This record gives sequence, structure tokens and C-alpha cells, in this order.
Amino acid sequence: MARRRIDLSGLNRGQRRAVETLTGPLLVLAGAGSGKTRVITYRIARLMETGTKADRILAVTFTNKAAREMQGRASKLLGKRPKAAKRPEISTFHSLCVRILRRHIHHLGYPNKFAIYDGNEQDSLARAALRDVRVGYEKLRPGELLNAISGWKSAGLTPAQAEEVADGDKEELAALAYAKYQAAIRACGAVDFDDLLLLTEQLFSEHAEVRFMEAGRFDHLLIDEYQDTNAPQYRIVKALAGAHRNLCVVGDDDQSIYGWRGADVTHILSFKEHWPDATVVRLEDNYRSRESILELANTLILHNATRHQKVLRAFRKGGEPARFIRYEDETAEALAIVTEIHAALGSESDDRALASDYAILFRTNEQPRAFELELRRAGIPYVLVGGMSFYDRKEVRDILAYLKILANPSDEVSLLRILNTPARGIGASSITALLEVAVAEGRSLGQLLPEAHQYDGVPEAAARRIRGFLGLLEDYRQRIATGSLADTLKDLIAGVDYKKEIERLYKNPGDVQTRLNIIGEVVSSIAIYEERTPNPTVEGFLEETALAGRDDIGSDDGDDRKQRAVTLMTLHSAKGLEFPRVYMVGMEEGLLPHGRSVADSAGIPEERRLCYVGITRAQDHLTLSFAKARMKWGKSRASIPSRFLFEMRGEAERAGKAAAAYAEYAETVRSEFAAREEAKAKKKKRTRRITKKARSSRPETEAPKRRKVASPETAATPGRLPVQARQPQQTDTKPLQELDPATGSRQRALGSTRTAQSPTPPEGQVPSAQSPPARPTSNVKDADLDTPAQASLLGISQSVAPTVERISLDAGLSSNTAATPTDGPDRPAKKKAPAKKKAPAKKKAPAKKKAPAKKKAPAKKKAQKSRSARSNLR
DNA sequence: CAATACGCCCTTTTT
DNA sequence: GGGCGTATTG
Repeated sequence: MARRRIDLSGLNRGQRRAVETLTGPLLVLAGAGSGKTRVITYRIARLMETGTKADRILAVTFTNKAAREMQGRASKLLGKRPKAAKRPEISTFHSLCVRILRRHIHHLGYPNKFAIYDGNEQDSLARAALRDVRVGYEKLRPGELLNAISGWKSAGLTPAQAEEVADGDKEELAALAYAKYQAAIRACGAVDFDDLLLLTEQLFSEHAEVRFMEAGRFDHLLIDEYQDTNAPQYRIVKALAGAHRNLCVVGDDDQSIYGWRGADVTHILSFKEHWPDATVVRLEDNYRSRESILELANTLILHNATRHQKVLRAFRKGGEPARFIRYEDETAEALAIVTEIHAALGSESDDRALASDYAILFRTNEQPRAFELELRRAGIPYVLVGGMSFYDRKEVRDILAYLKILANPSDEVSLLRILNTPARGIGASSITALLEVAVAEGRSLGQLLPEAHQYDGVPEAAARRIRGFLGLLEDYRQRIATGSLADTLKDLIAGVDYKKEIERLYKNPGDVQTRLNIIGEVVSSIAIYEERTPNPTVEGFLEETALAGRDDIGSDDGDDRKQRAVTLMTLHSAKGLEFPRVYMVGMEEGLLPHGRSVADSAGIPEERRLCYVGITRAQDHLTLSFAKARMKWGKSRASIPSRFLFEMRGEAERAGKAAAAYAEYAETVRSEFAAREEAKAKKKKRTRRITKKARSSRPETEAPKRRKVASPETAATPGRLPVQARQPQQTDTKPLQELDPATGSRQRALGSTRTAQSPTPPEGQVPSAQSPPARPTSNVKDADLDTPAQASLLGISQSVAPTVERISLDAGLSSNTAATPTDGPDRPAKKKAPAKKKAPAKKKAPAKKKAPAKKKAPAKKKAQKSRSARSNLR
């Protein structure tokens, strides 16, 4: 192997040190954008250069995407190597565990061919468990139960231990249900995501020989995103690295945002204590964001007390100040932002933006709705990351359930799912009867099926069909073991006439077609798998799909589209990514510090980190927006600007006021809630009898959970762009009509969209005319954050008197130059030449032109402008 | 047994 | 506002 010196000259001091410290424990505190992945890949390359064999290196990440990226960058750095050359093992925690378990899980009494249950299947099990414990969902919802179980599992508690620890009615019930759940999943020969880690850990602690064998496979261990490790992961790492101690962990405590799911920041905070001789390297040079953006991040994160101290230094100085914008409500927010993006995409200038430059980041999954709608209307391609995944669709789950049953006959969840899907005359009553027998005799449903005819509750006809069904499965089970996977699957789908089922379910021909296409994609994905895998098996395919999660199926296709699309995603899924232009929307109390996190003290710091993550995604442009009011529970409610907006600007006092205002608000909500609970409790008594009677209800057909997609052809699934067919110019209203029955609002927005879309607007000024909300931040003043309404919420109406005028002037939307002189107070020496210039030129002039007579000259108007953005457009 | 209607409940983040 | 589950009806 030609040994070539890896060139380290492009690395800064810290990076070089991290790359060259090759033995012993090493902690790399890598701030956002500090070249973390680079360090890891260089380090791998260095290791190999100094004689470590590739396959003696294990790098662990949390996501497949990260693993893939690392793999790609490492091989690039290593240059051309013989095809057969070993590669470093780079995988996620979960897939690493799967591999280990596949080899040894039989020691723990599980079949080596165990199935992996994802959220949907867990949901089914949770419901069944709750039925078993005779708890109505109103007492404890499946989701809550799963959360509890996951919490216990992450803490390493068995059901028995959980029962001891459980405190209060709810938890005790949950602990009981946990026992049922665990028994059920085990009986299915399946494991869930948490089990993957737990069982691996158990394997290591109970079977030393397994631990030796697995740990002995590697001499060097790298863990990425170490701040996200939970307890089992931590112990697995320890077990693997304990002997050689060549453990390099990389992470950033300031980006720890998965505490809610068991990640424990203390792992990274006290690494030095666990490994006293550890070298610690800090990477604080940020190459991603402009200085103006980093300042906000640095200032914000200072509000967290417990952290490794570090300050991001901007490599890229200057930059446009971030913008802070207030809107009337979430609709206005979406409309204005989309309009702005649309204008930028359509502009003829050299610096024309690409859709892929943009990311819209939000906290909760309901927020993107408004944006999707507007983006569709504007004909801008977008990708909603993390929405309904391909694998969450009913059709896909059905088909996969067939495959799962073929692979693992004891998989009861899948069995129940397909037993009567497509409808084959095995009715709910028959199934219930069988399930009762199964429970009574302690046998599995699968075992009972062949003798179904013996039982009373099962009519002759049903028994016959069950027999037919079993025969069919047996048939395909044999075929798939020997023949081509894809072909067999195709035959299977035809054999059960799934198409007919779809036609029965959906009467709209468009719907039917998209569902059929989806099925086609499943088939082709198995074909792809089959093609590129040496020894393809059903199990292998299923494993891939289970672990792939939200990654797309036809990845090339997906990537290609993503390249031309605006990205919509949660702050959580944005971690690790970067975009030239970032919008952080819904920056409001209750949303960004999320309502549920405000209660417990650990909550706020994590929310703050989440905000920090969001800010540090932006390379050049950052816009933070919030609404004055927002729909919640079908009602419009006043919003309070997020305390983080103030914190990041160094306005601690106002941040405190925002927090206090929210606390007060939360208090009223809580009493409302309590009242409702009470009413509910009364009712429950009545309902209970009924529920009990009905408790043996039929198995789940579908575990819904995620929201449905608006319309098939515009379905926004990852990797599947909604409007790709429509050009921006088109103003075909029909699809829209279908999309949105709420015609009223449709028309309104449509009108505006049309304006925005007119291809060659007079004077070519579309952009500015269309971007009313855009405003240079040099203008950002109190005005942007306090309207009279907000000010009173914050209890500061008087004190901000000087700004009140500007407040109404701006009302969060208008872009005027009035503020220029006031630049001083807030961010004194900060304005950039470019910003200044842009403000007047770009904003004002065009706005007048294009905007219909309604808009007045910017400078003098006050209150009436608060709505200007919308009304102008209409 | 399926389709429809009504009413209740909710709203965090996900490998 | 909307999705889901349950009840009711044919």
C-alpha cells in the first residue's frame, strides 16, 4: 500500500492536536462549525497511515447520514485504494448493536433472526399491553406508555425494577404495562430500539467471552456526538474501549439536545473524571457562520450555567446582522417568508439564491404546515425532513408486514396487521376469539391459527380462509428463501390482490395511483437491495429498512431533488447541517422554550441549546421570526416573544420579563386544564364500564400517529417533492382547490401568490416588492420585539416609551429606514456598509412601485402598518 | 361487516 | 382545527 503523508497543513492548531493524539483517551470539544467531521476523518487517516489496520478502527455515529458522510469523506481522504482493501468500520450505535446481537443474542434466549420493531409496531404493542392491563387509553396513552418504557429502559430498569420505582397511579400502571409489553415483544421474537442497546449491554456484562470477542475486534474507537450518549451507550463504549483505552470522543455539550430521550450530558462533561488521563482538545474556530451570527450564539449560550466553557471565534468576519421580525400570526409568517424566498429565487441578479440555500427551522411538527401550504402555492420545491417517512405509510407497512411474517412467523404484530389485509373474510370477531384463547392458554396467535377451526368463535368459513392464508404464507416463505426477493414479493402482492384492496380503500383514481406507485417503490427498493448485497435475505432487507428510519429509499433520486429544494425541518434534525440562509420561525414562548420544558429546570437549558443549534446552522443570513398570535387548539392566542430572542441580544432583563409573562400565562392555562381534567374525571367513571366491556376490541389495523398527507400528488414525503411538476409561473388553481377546501383563505393567498409569481413584473422589481418583511437588522430595535400588546404582556409599556412609536411604525413588518439613526443603542459599532446600503435602496424604492396605492410612504405611518405586508399583497 | 357520523383529545423533540 | 377512536347505522 502506497503510503502517502496525509497533509495536515490545512488544519488549525487544535485540529492538528486532535488528529495527532492517537493513543489514550481523548476528548475533543468541537464547537459548532469547527470542523469536527474533518478532524475525525483525518484522525482515521492518520491512524491508518501510522500502521493501524482499517478494520481495527471503529467509528460510531448516531445517524446513518453521519455514518455515510464520514465513510465518504474518509475514503476520499485516503485516496485510491485497492477495491478489496478493508475499510474502517463506521456505523451507528444501533447498527453496531444489531451486528453484535445477530451473532450472540441466542445467549439471551432470543432468536438470532429477531425482528426489530419500530415506533409503529411499538405502538401496537403498547396498545395491546394497555388492554391487557385493562387500562383505557384515557388513563394512559400509548405514547405516554412508550415514553415511560423508553425512559426505564434507558435507565436500565427491568419491569420488576420499574414497578418498585414507579411513583403514583400512572407510573404504576405504566410499569405493569411495561411488563406486558416486554413479554409480548419477546414472544414476538422481536426487540425495539432501546433493546438493541440494552441487550448488547447485558450480553457484555453476562457473557465475558462475548465482550472479549467483540471488544477485541478493534484497537481504536471514535465516538461522534458524544454529548448524545445515553447510559447504555456509555456502558457499551466503556466495555469496548476498556482494554485498549484508545477512545476518542467528539462532541459539544452546547449541542446536547436529546436529554429527553435519555442522553446524558454528564458523559461529556465528566469525561475527564471517567478517564483521568484524557487529553482534552477544544475546537473553537468556527468556519461556518459569519461573525454577526456567532455573536448571537455565543451570547445566548452564556446563559447556560453548566457547560464546558468555550467561545466560538468567527473565521468569517462581519456579515449581515440577523433580522428579528414579528408577524401577525403564523399564516402571515409563512406567507411573508415564502414570498421573500420566492422573490429571491426569481431575481435576475448574479447573487440569485438557490432554493437549496434555504432552511426553515421550527420546533414542533405542526409548524411546517403553514409553510408547506405557502410553498406549494408559490410553486417552490421543498423537502420536509422527518415528516411522514416512507416507511410510515400504510401500504409500505402492510407489505413489510408480509415480509416480516415470512421471515419471522412469531411476529404477532405483523400477523395481526395482515391477517385480514387485504380483506379476506377473517373478521374481527374471529380474531378476537382466537386472541382470547391465546391469552387463556398462554399460546401465541400463530400457534393457534392452524387449528382455528376447533374454536367456537371462529365460523367455518373463517377457518377455511385462515387455512388458505397459512398455505399462502408457507408457499411464499419457501419461494422467498430460494428465489429472487423482488420477484417473489411482486408475486406475493399480486397473489393477495393488494391492488384490489387499494381500490377498495381509495375511490379517487389519483389516490389509487400514488399508492400503487408507492408499492412499486417498495418492490424496487428490495430489488436494489438485492442487487447490491452479496447475500441478500429478507431479514437483511428488513433490518436495513428498520434502521434506515427516515432516510429515503431511492436515495439518488432524493438527493437530487433535495438539491433544488427549500429544506423544512425541526431544530433537532438540523443538527450537523448548515445553510447559507436560515429562518428560525415561531420564536415564541411556549414554542421555543417549549411549554412542556418550562416546567422542569433541566428543560430550559436544553431548549436554549436547541436555539443555539438553530442559530449556528446559518452561514450568511439568519432571520428569526415570531408571531403576535398563533392558532392553538383551534383558537388564536396571543404569543410572547421567546426569551431567547432577548438573551441572544444581551437583553437579560427583558428576557426575564418574557419568561415571567409566560409563566403567568401558563398558570392560567394550567387552571383551565385542571378544570378540564376534573370534568374528564367525572366522565371517566361513566365511561369506564363501557370501556371494560369493549376491551377485547379488535387488533389495530393501523397505528396512525403521524399526520396524513394533504393530497397524494402533492404528498410531501422526504425525497419526494411535492410540486415538482408545477412551474412557478403556473397559476393553475385546480390542484389548489383540491388541496384546500377552505376556499376563502385560499383565494386570499392565491391572489397574493399570483402577484408574486408574475414572471416579468413591470420594472423587474418583483423581489423587493415581494419582500415586505425583509428588513436590514440595523433597524432591529426594541420596536421589533414589543408592540403595545407585547409590551404590556411584558409589563414594560412605560419603560420602552421611546420605542413605542417605532413599534407601531414597524409592527414587525415594515421596512423603512427610519431606524437608521438609532443603530447606536443596541449594537453600537456594528453596522456594515452593505447593510446600510441595502436598506434604503432595495427596500423602499421598489416597495412603492409595486405595491398598490395602499401602501404609504414608509416613514410616517404608524399603527396602520402592522398589517402592511399582507394587505399590500392582497 | 363496512361505511358513515359524531365527539373527544390533543399539541415536543426521534436514533 | 384536525385526527383519531368509538358508536351507530345500513
